[in-house]
Amino acid sequence: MKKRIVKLADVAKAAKVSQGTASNVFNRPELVRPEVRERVEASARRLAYSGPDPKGRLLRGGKVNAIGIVMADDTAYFFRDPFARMLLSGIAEVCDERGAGVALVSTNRQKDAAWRIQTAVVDGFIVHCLRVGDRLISLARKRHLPVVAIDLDGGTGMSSVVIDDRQGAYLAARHLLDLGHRKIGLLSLEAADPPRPGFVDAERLRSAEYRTERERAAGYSAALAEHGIELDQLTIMESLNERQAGASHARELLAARPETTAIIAMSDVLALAAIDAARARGLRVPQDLSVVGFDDIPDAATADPPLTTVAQPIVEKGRIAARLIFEAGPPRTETLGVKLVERASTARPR
Amino acid sequence: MKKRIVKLADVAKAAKVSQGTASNVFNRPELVRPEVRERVEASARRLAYSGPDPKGRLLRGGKVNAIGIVMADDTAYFFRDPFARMLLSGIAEVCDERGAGVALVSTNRQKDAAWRIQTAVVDGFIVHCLRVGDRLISLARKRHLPVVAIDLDGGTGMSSVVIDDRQGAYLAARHLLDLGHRKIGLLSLEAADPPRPGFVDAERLRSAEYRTERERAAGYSAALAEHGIELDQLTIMESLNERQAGASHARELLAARPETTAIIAMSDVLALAAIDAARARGLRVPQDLSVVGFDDIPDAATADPPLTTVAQPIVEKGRIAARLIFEAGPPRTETLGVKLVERASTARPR
DNA sequence: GCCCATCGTTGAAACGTTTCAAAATTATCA
DNA sequence: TGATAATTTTGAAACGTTTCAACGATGGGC
Repeated sequence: MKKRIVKLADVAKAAKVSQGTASNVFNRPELVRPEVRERVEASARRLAYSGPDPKGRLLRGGKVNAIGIVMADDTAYFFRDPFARMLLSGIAEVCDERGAGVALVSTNRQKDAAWRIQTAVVDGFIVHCLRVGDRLISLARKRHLPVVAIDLDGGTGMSSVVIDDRQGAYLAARHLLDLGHRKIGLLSLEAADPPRPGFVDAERLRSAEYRTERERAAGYSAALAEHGIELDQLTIMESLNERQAGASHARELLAARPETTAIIAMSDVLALAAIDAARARGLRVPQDLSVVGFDDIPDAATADPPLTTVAQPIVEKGRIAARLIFEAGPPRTETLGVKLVERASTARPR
Repeated sequence: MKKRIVKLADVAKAAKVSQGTASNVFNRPELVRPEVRERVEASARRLAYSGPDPKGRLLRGGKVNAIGIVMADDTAYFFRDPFARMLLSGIAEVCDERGAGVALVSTNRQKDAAWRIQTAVVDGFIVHCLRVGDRLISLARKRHLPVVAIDLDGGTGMSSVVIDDRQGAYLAARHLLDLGHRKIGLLSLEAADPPRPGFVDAERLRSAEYRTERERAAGYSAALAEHGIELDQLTIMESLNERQAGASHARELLAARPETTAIIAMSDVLALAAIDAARARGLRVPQDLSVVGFDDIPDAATADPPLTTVAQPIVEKGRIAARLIFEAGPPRTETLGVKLVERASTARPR
């Protein structure tokens, strides 16, 4: 019992019209005489025709009408991580406007990452990831589709949207220094592949594989320099960007350097984790420990205490990335500004 | 300057092999002699071939390797709503296991909803939505692809996953009644299309278009009956499932019925909104007003006060829906259990 | 040196649609 | 009524791949 699939040609034959006319019935009904149209529709119903199969249309027509979002994590990360969610909201907004769909392309498993990108049925890619970004981008570019990188310099000939990471880092560090902090811990995102969670030296940051970390290293250094301090004098801890992992690393940092009076976290998730860790050690924030974050996710404002952080326009970043895909003009890099939002997680050291 | 796209045939010709062999180089390299393979790869590089185009492969082969998630909202809702996010996490988890992609199909704009579903390039659909669920489901089923409905009875011949809404509603109502509440307000989700935000009568709920509301009406009635009360004696307010909208409706309810001592909300989002509204009126929760929610989203536990609510296994629901798509066995309906989680938003009336 | 098995390669046939120039039909006007 | 214009319909050519039966070459065993 092989089940034959009903195709447009069958419907056309049954209605005694050419395939071209049958096609028009479904796509430009106004072009075909009502009488004929009804005959074709009747045949379609009788044969239980599923409607023109997108697979066929696709091959002929070209546009899929969907863009793929590539991240170096499992698909659930798209919904779990607050930063990713805001980014995606921005992207989704613009896609809705343009009537385009969104496909989530996860590449957590190195082995089939390439396959996933090569076979994704999309008209373009937005790539956001620290880890292995270069690899994913070059994979995506091989498809000869528009590609936009977020927070990554994609290389020549492609668009990207980034924030002024250097300035953001500078602001965060200067804020703590101005308050009088000198014993500062740095809770860093992953700086290169493979990740090296745990204590790392300043050099790893300065020559980081990823733009974000490199730029921020420069920003921190600039602020520190104004006070005659070297980046190497900070205690630097690299961590996965998850609350649990961050908290455990922050605990380790505080245990190793109990004299620390302030922590600079490279993301709000890590900053909140640092607050968790402080609390676990019986430290009050900000009286005993100041914490400054990065991103300004929604939770930052409602956290206890509300987080002082470097705000970046995450949703807008998503919107711009999506527009860059659709506009398909000459490649360009958009750099978005950041600003320090002072809330209650920082204070003068005691 | 028309730019010709390099296709497999071009590569084959350049390497002086048949197209079949060229295809094998990319898909089953082990079948072709290393020497030939290299020649083909060299040609591909020289011509800047993008690799086999998924569009072509798709038409020939069949499987897209992605499933579509249909909701009756804008795409950003997938990332904004906590319930949707958990559901999606569950779905995403299973898709990752199976190496399948996820496509988001939003159908907020009625006019192109049909088009979106008809042209989505996917192997199956998971449909979750209250509004116009039937219409979307029938559209999806026309594609002759596997379709799984969530929280909807999809009709004969298709799978669906639901929770025991009746029991959940019963538990919520009985909890408040047992505490001694009699003046109860009901903050309801939309019961039919078109939505009718504002005060509605019990009949709208009992004969609701959507399964969820119908079932819950039965559950509330059962609990109330045990105390000799009719559903009609509650004040019922229908609202959009968003925090802002809910808060304003809850305020209206409390203003119209200041004697209210408890609110049953049909979702945690609405319950949190009710707490906002109570606070705005200077009422303390739970001393002056008890609030019970539904869903047990993560925020419920950390809210102030922590929310008493009916917990449903949202992530698991997503997982099961996804498995039903992939397993493609005979259609069946999975019903998941619920349980009451007592926290601090409910107490005896004063 | 011949026959067989094995391994690589070929060529052509799908896959299901849309598009577009040209042909056929119908309407319009003098 | 005939010529012309407008509207519908047709037929065939893409679109870019994978698959598979069949064919050729190579090497082993006798």
